[in-house]
Amino acid sequence: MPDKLPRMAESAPSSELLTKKRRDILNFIDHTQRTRGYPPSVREIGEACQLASPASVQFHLKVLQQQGFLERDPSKPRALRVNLPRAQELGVGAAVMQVPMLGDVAAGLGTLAEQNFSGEMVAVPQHLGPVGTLFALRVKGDSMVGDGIFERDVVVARRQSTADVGEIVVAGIFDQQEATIKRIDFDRAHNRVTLKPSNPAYTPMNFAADEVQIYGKVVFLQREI
Amino acid sequence: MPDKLPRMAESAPSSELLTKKRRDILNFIDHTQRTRGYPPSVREIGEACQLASPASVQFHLKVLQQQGFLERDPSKPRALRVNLPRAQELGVGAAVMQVPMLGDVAAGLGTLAEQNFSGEMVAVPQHLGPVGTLFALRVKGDSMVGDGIFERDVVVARRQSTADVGEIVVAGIFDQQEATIKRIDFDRAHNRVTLKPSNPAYTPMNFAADEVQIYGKVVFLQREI
DNA sequence: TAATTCATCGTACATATGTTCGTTCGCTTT
DNA sequence: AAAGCGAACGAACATATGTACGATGAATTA
Repeated sequence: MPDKLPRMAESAPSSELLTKKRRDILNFIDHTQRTRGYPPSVREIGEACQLASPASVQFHLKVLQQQGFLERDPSKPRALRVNLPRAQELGVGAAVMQVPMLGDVAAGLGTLAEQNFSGEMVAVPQHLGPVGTLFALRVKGDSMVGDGIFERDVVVARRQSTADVGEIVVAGIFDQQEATIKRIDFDRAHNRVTLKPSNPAYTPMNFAADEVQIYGKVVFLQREI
Repeated sequence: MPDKLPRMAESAPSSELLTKKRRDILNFIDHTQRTRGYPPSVREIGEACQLASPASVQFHLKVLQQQGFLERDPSKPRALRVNLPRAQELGVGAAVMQVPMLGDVAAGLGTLAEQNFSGEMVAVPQHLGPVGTLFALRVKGDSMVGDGIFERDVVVARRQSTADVGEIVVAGIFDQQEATIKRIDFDRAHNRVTLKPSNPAYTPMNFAADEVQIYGKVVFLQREI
């Protein structure tokens, strides 16, 4: 004989759009979905939110659905989806791929080969190039602030060993154990290469062509603010 | 009489840990989970991955589970969870979520509400915040170059109506039909707000506090170069 | 006081779903 | 050729789940 608990119809009038109980339910669905990977069943919601009958949960779910907080497919169990936003249902767009984070640039990263791969991956739009030709680096220093490339930014480069004048490249300098990001300029007549910072506080560096190894061209940047 | 298709046991030996079929299944589960909000049923997997019998799917799920790519609760329908860390080692799945691109900032975007949603989505790291609280904007103008925010950059903001001094925010100005990205400063004594460009060519703008509406705080930026 | 609404209960029912079983068909190994 | 194995099939079954129905009590309104 299940003891009928008093209904305690929210002594706090809760004149809001969302009653406490319904807020609880929404939160529980969202939390479950997030932590466990799949949404709760009606009965699980009941248990978590102190509702002994599936019908009670059903009642609230229906309201939440009409209010647009929830979407569901009646024919499928656990087919719940919280609609806190209202935008992202059309999961279309922006195909993404993962590129390896090879480490810091302008810190000793040797040959910039896969050896430096830490396991960290960075998600970037697929149209940047074929997977496998791209890699990510974390920026150290402020030599490129003029191009909006700041310390700690993540840049993504496409692997290539040549570049055009004026492009931003990841380059290694002969027998230095590090690579840098700079704008590149050529003096083909004299077979020399200039790597130009975009921060006026730094001076361009000039090298013999065979002293500079181009690793790739910077094609993408992202920053957490 | 259902035509038994030839089993075509992967003419490519697929000496890998993950056969093509099982990779498909993992990807489908992950994708469904991501776009639809809840995992597929065994039969839905079968339909999507060309397996006519639920038993066939069951067979693969069991293997995936033993390999550690998948976790499930046998007693519950749709209780599937992809083990992302494990799966991502093999390039399946992504720690990425999609946020809606609401349009240009510093071009007429009215209330910055979902009305402006074009359907375009931007992929960003999941740890930026709960899905639904984030939105993306494309930058117009050069008023924030000092902070490395350039024309055509995509910024991602977290929806919030308050901010701390010095933070970069998306703000709307009273009765102007547009929003801007600026650093914010308060003069609480006089109840005024200053929106500061980071380009020295522009001058800060000062408003009464109730003339400025904060839409969100900029938390992420990406740029194609 | 009567009527209405909100929130809850328990029960019953249809079904979507997961699982098990036995079988078959290629391929590889013995 | 026989045996073993991976991968698929269909059918049958147990049940977890969603839903509908009717009833009840508290609070609010008429």
